[in-house]
Amino acid sequence: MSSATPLKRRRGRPPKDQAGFSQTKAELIRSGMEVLTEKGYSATGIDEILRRVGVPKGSFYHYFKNKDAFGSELISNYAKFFEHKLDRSLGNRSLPPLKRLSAFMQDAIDGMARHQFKRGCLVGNLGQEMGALPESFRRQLIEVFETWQQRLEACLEEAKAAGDISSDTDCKQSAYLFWTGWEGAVLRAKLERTPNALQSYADFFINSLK
Amino acid sequence: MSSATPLKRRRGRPPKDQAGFSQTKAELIRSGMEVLTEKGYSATGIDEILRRVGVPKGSFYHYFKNKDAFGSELISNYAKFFEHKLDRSLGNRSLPPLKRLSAFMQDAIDGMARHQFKRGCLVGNLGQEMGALPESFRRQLIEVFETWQQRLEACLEEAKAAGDISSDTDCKQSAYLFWTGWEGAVLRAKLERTPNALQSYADFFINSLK
DNA sequence: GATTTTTATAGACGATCGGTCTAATATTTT
DNA sequence: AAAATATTAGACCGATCGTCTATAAAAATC
Repeated sequence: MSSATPLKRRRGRPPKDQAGFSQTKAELIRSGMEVLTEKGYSATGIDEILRRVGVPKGSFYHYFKNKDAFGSELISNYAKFFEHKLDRSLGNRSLPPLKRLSAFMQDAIDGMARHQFKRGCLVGNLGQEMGALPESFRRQLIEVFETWQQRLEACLEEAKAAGDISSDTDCKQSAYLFWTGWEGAVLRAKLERTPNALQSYADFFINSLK
Repeated sequence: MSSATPLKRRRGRPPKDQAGFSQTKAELIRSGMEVLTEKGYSATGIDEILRRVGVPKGSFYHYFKNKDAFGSELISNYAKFFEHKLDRSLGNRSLPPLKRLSAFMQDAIDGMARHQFKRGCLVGNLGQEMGALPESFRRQLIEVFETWQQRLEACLEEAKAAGDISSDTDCKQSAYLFWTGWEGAVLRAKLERTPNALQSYADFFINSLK
């Protein structure tokens, strides 16, 4: 909970110490991420995002052209964050490939648990909402999936090379399937507010590789 | 497309032929189903649902207490519709169990294709939106999943009895996993506007049973 | 068959909220 | 000190939700 900061904001041009970095913008992005992963895009008003961090509307429209542009930045931000996470986990050479995947999933489960399974995946949320979203989001979201898929594909190739999974596994296809099903599991975990779907899917997928 | 019906509606008490059945109410539900499977709950306004079928607001609030009650009825309606569909397909004794499942999936793929993959699954859509929905929807949605799961579980048990799948398969667990992953595939098909995710998942799941 | 009751349509209305835009303010730059 | 720039402040407009009253037409009642 990072609610209502009653902090009085200084108006006017800020001191020139922090080059290019804006505290306020960062707060808006974090706040937006929290709300959107929980409620999605359409159901979330800008006011709510602002209220949480005590930022007035003017600031929002200073940093972002409009809600759509904000959403787009959130996706980029989320993608970058996740990419690093995947590089660290799935690319962690100190663990055998499949263990890395299991560790990633367990990590995600713990993460969702920390928020009582109320927050889902931004990409999944927006994907489902596509019908009501600006068309430009589509390519962006598809590309995020592709990036994730590549990371996993590489990891699975390592597993194959190590003989941990069948040599005739189509790693690309498996990686594609993984993320497809994973999003389903996240959705259901959110609905049921339990780790069950995630846990089951984790076991299932790992098993399907053998 | 069942857009703007300029049809002039008869006011007043309707003729007493149709016991309990209301044409208007049915139209509202169908219209709502179309829009909600495409855009979700929060992104959809009542006005849009009404405009599509040329029904004035007064009628809406005559048939439904409010938007939430309407949404709840939509879920029930969808659940009932789907239940019958599952009974027909998964319970079709003239086909071997696994073929029934494949047929069901192919049918769903065709269905989504007919709408250019713009419409998803109502349950999946609302599930993802839970964070912004009335809490009462949660139980309703969970129960729908359970119903679907039971239907599939029974079908898988038949497959097991027939020796089509391994005798140590946990059919309940498999059925749970199926729907979890399936929702993920529907989501992704909607995002990518192609049958690819559905097709891949169909093959994958069937294969995982053997 | 005239009156009352019931069922349904019609749409105006107010409150609220989301998104945009202009004004005000405080720093930097010149 | 003046001009330019970066940021905050919040007024404003339009849309949306849900209510409420008026109207209409059929059924029920007597």
